[in-house]
Amino acid sequence: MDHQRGFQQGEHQGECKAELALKVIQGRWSVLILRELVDGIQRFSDLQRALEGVSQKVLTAQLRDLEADGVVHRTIHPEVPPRVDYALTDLGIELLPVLDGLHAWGERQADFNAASR
Amino acid sequence: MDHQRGFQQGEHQGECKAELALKVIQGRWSVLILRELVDGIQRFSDLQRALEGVSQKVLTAQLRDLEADGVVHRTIHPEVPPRVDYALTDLGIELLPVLDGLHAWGERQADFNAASR
DNA sequence: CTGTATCCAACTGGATACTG
DNA sequence: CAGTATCCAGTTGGATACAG
Repeated sequence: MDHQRGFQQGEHQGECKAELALKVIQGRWSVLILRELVDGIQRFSDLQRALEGVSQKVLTAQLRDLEADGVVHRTIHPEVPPRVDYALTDLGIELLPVLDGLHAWGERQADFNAASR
Repeated sequence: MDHQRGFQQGEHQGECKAELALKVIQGRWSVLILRELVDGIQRFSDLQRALEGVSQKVLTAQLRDLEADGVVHRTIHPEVPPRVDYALTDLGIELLPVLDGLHAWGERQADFNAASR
């Protein structure tokens, strides 16, 4: 085995940056939001339409969390009616390959699930 | 932007394998358990000692989940007193690079957190 | 249009005690 | 040693109504 770097580092004292990353994308809609934003800037209402089933309160909360984590940028246009749009930050863009990795592994895991029936 | 493959695929209809992968490693202790198992087979009591703060009930539950997800293998030795040990499956080993990716991104995210104070 | 404010049900994890 | 069984508190997300 040669995975001697990365999340296994240190004395296994509980502190692990992989967990930090997980906290960021743990939300029920976080990954889905990020996926929508890959296509570019989206307005609040665009996201709400794309993410069928999300309520205003929850969508707002998840976007605020992602913003606080530096993954998403929020722009308020001072107009009437108000317009707000969301975009990935550089940090958010750097997250995309990681999500690709999760996705790829998820496909293999799905195969396992299918096989174990 | 050239991230046109992976978790962004499809018509964004909500079904996403990255979320499936996340479900597997979402547990409070899942990543920590996996990290312990990188070093090789571990007994239940080894894990409980390494993961300071986990209760028997919760550790059992998380291990059962990881086993059901095909990430961990459980071996019962029919002895008295009982001995049970846990190891990564092939699928579990394939998860390690993904966790490395999360870890690496987590470090950059930590930098952001540090900078935004 | 883009939120906030309440209330609430479900789920997760923790404390503790007991068992084969 | 390696669990199970209860009970319980905190958090998350959803339904709904209201507001700038």
